[in-house]
Amino acid sequence: MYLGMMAGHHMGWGRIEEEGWRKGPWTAEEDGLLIEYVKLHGEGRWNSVARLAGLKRNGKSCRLRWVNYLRPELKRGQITPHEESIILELHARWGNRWSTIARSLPGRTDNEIKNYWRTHFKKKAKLPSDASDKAKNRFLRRKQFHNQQHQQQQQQHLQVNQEEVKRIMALLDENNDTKLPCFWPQVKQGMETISTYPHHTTDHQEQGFYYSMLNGNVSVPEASNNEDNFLWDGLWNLNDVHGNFSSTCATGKAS
DNA sequence: AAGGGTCCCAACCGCGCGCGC
DNA sequence: CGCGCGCGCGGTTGGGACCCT
Repeated sequence: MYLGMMAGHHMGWGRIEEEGWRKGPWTAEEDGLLIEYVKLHGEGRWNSVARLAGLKRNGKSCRLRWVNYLRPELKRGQITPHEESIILELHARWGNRWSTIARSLPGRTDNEIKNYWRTHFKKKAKLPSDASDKAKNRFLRRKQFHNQQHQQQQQQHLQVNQEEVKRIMALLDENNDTKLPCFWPQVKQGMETISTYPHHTTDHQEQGFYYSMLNGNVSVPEASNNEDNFLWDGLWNLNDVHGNFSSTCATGKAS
């Protein structure tokens, strides 16, 4: 589906470099060859691709194409508000460590996150207020349609999760041996609140936090000391208590 | 309507790290 | 030790799409 879409998109300026490597946009045929190669040989050994798959691309180009575009687990479509809040929080914590941030967003690539942040936040911070408002409005308009869809998804998600959240809280309350972070009461209260009024949170960050909790992507505060890290590690590993709770947290690459 | 500005994103580049020889 | 190789990362570029004046 997307193969054809992209193939036609930039066609025409693919070129051969002095070493004989092709550069520029990938064709559907090249994508097909690369997919076939990974099916047969798995990821890695990218410099063998040219020889084994008959591609006139260097290893670097192949790896990039696979990682950023062809991997089947990649998510398509706009960054959701939930993902956006995670990006902001993790960027505040880690800076431009895009691959690290990407590990907390399954299906998103470092390149995607980097591009997103650059376009939406880097410049925005410097803009004068009216221009900033314009940009914001434009952005919001663009996202409106997507947000509606996302909200529908969340509604479904939350309905499913409400029961699960209650079960988890009961489980955690029962289990006195479990190390809970010091702010667990507030977290619990937040979860109870969203269980009852899932769509009435107005504060963006708070909403992001609760979405994170429900999806298992816990937002991470600025780490000021080791104790903080320890506490967050405790919360991060809630999936030890309940397997489904953190199903989207930390991809295989991260571990 | 036009053209200049901005957004968006795929792809490239340079650098550094780890590893094996 | 040092060299080459493979790989991953962050920064940058280029060009089409879209928006604004």
